[in-house]
Amino acid sequence: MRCLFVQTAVDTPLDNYFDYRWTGDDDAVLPAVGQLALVPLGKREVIGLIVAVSEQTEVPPERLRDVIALRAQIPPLPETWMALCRFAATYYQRPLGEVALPCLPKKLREQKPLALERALKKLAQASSASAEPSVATSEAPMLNPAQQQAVDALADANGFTPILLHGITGSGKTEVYLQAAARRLAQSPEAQILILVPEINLTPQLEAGIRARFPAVPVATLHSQLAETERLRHWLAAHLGQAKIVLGTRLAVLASLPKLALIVVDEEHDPSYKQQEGLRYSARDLAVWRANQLGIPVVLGSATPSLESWQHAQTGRYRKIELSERAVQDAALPAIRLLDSGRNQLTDGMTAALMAAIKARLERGEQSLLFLNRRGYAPVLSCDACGWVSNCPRCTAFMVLHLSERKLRCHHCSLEMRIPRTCPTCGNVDLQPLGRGTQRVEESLQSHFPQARILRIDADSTRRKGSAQAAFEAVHDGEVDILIGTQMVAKGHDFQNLTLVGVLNPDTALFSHDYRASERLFAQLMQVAGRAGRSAQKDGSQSEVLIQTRYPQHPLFAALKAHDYGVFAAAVLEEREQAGLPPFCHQALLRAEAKELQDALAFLQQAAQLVAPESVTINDPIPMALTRVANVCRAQLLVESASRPALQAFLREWMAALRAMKTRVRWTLEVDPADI
DNA sequence: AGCACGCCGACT
DNA sequence: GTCGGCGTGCTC
Repeated sequence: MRCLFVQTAVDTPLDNYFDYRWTGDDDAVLPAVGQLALVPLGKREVIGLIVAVSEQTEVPPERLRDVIALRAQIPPLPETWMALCRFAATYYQRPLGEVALPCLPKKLREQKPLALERALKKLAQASSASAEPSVATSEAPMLNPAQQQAVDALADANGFTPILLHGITGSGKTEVYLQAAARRLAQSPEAQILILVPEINLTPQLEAGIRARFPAVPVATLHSQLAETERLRHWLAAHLGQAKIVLGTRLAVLASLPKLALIVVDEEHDPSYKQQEGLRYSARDLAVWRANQLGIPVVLGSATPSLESWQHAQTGRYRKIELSERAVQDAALPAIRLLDSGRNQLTDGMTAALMAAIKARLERGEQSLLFLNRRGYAPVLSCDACGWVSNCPRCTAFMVLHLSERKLRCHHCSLEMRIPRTCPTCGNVDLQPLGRGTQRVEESLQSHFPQARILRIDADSTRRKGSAQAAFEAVHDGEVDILIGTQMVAKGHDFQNLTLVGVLNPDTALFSHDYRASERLFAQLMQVAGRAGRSAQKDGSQSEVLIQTRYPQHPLFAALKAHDYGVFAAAVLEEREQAGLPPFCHQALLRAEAKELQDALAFLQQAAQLVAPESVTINDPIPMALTRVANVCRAQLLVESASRPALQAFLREWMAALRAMKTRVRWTLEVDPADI
C-alpha cells in the first residue's frame, strides 16, 4: 500500500490549500494534478481541484483526512486551464479555489458522480453515432478584400495574433468569424474554436448561422441560462475535445478547451463581458490572455471598440483591420438627424418632427423603433403641492411608477408598493408622474396612432422565459409597426423593414459622473442606429435616425452623425490621457458595505493607511453614487497607478493586510472596475 | 462561504 | 420552559 498526499484547492474564501491523504491500493487509479477529488471539509464533502501530489506534507498527521474519491472518470483539467485560473486568481486577488471551482458545472461537483456518468455515457453514444466531422464551406459568400485580409490573418496566424476587427453593423464581421473558423478547422480537425458573444438569448442569429454553416461540426453552447444537466454535457464535450466550436457568454472563457486554436470575441466593447459579482473578471481580457498563453490568434470584433482595445490598436499591440463598407449589397448608412428638444415643443416627450417621421413610416407600411433607456411608466411620482417625491424607503433612489401593474417599484431593491391615492404628506389628491419611461411612451403612441400595432420590449415585458424571443419574432414577421424598447432592442437583431430609429432622451449619459458613460452611450447609439437601413428601401429612400437632445452641439453627436468612431475615440482618448484615466492608468476599487455610512467610510479610511503606496495613488473614500441600497450603505475607495505591475504589487500586500484586519464591515476588491 | 457552537428574547 | 436571532470560530 502506498501513501500519497494531495494538495487541493477548494471553493472557500480561505487563501490556502488543503492537504489530504490518498491510500488507494489500486495502482491503476492514482491522483494527478488537475484531477478533481471529493474530499471532507469540516462537516461537508466538497470537490477539490488537485494542484499538487507529493509523498510528504507539512500538515501534522492528526489533522489529515482521507480523500473520499477521485473523479478519474474524466481526464485531468489541462495545465493550460490551471494556468488560466492561477492567472485570474492572482490578477483579481482571489484564492485559486474560488476561481477554479465555480468554473465547473454544478453537476460535476456533486457528491455522487451519477450525473457525470450519465452525461459521459450520452456523449459516448453521440460521438460514435456522428460521422467524421467534415467542414462544409460550400455556401460561404464571397468576401470583400478587407474581410479576406482578416480571414487570412486569422487562419494563417502563427503564434499570438490579436486582431481588432473594426466594422459597423452589417459590415460582415460574422462572415469573417465563420470563414476563419472553417479554415482553422480544415487545417487541424482536432482544433477547437471559442466564440464569445455578450448575450446568447438576444443574438440567436449567430448560433443559427454557425449551425447552418457547419452542419457536421459538433457545436456546444455555454451560458448561464442552460439547464444544469445540459451545461454539464456541453462543458464535458468541450473538455473532452469533442465540441469543435464552443459558443458562449463570458463564462465560456473559463471553460476547459484542451485544443483551443482560435478565439472570437464578438462585440468586444460590450459591458456584459464584465462579470459583476463573485470573481469580477473581464472575459475579453481573459480571452486575450488565453490567446497569448497558447500562442493563437484572437479576434476582437466591434463597431465601437472599447477604448482599451482601440488604444492597443493605435500603439500596434493589436493589429487593426477595418471593414469600412456594408457587405450587404446596396446597403446605405442611415442618415442621423438631431432634434433639439430644448428649442422645439415636445408633445408627450416627442418633437413634431419625430411624430411626423413615425406617421410617414406607418403610411408606407414600414417599421419604426423608439429607443428609451428607462423602463416603467415614469421614473418618479411627485406632489406639486408640497414637493413630496416617491423616494424608496430602503434606497437612495426614486420608486418608479409602473402604471400597468398599479405599483411603485424600486429598481434597485425590488420593493413594491401600491400607488398612493393621495400625497402621503399633504393629502393632495393630484399626484403627478414626472418624466417618462417606456410604458408611458407606449401609452402616448397608442393614443396618437390608435391604428398602429405597438410593441414594447424591456425587462418588464419580457419577464417570462422565451417571451423576448417571441417579441423579436413578431417584429421580424411584420406584426409590429412601432417598437419601443430599452437597450434590449439595440442588440443583434436586424429588422429588414425598419427604416426609422428614434432616440428619445440620451442626455443623462452625456454628463454622468461615470466617465465611461459617454463611451457606452456612443456604442449604444451606434448600435441602435444599426437597426435601421440594413437594406436599401424599394423607393431608394434612406433610413433615418432621429435623436432628440437638448445638447445637439455636443461633440459626441458630431462623430455619430459622421459615422466616425475614430474621431470620437481620438477625442475621448485625449481627454483620458489629460485626466490620467484608463486606459492611461490602471485602477482598483475597494468597496465597503455597512448599516451606517460612517462605518463604511471609517473602514475605508483605515484601509487607506494599511500599506504605504509606491507608485500608486490612494484616493479619498467616498460614498457611492447610489449610497444606500436595501438599507445597506456603500462607500468606495479608488486606487490607481500608471503601472499595472506596481498596482498589482500594491494590491497583493494590501489584500493580505485587509484580510488580517478584523472588521464587521463587508468589503470587496474589484480590479479594473467597469463603473465608478 | 458553510456550518457549528453559544448565549439572550417571544412563543407553543 | 423551548425555538431562533446572528456573533465568532474553524475547515487539511
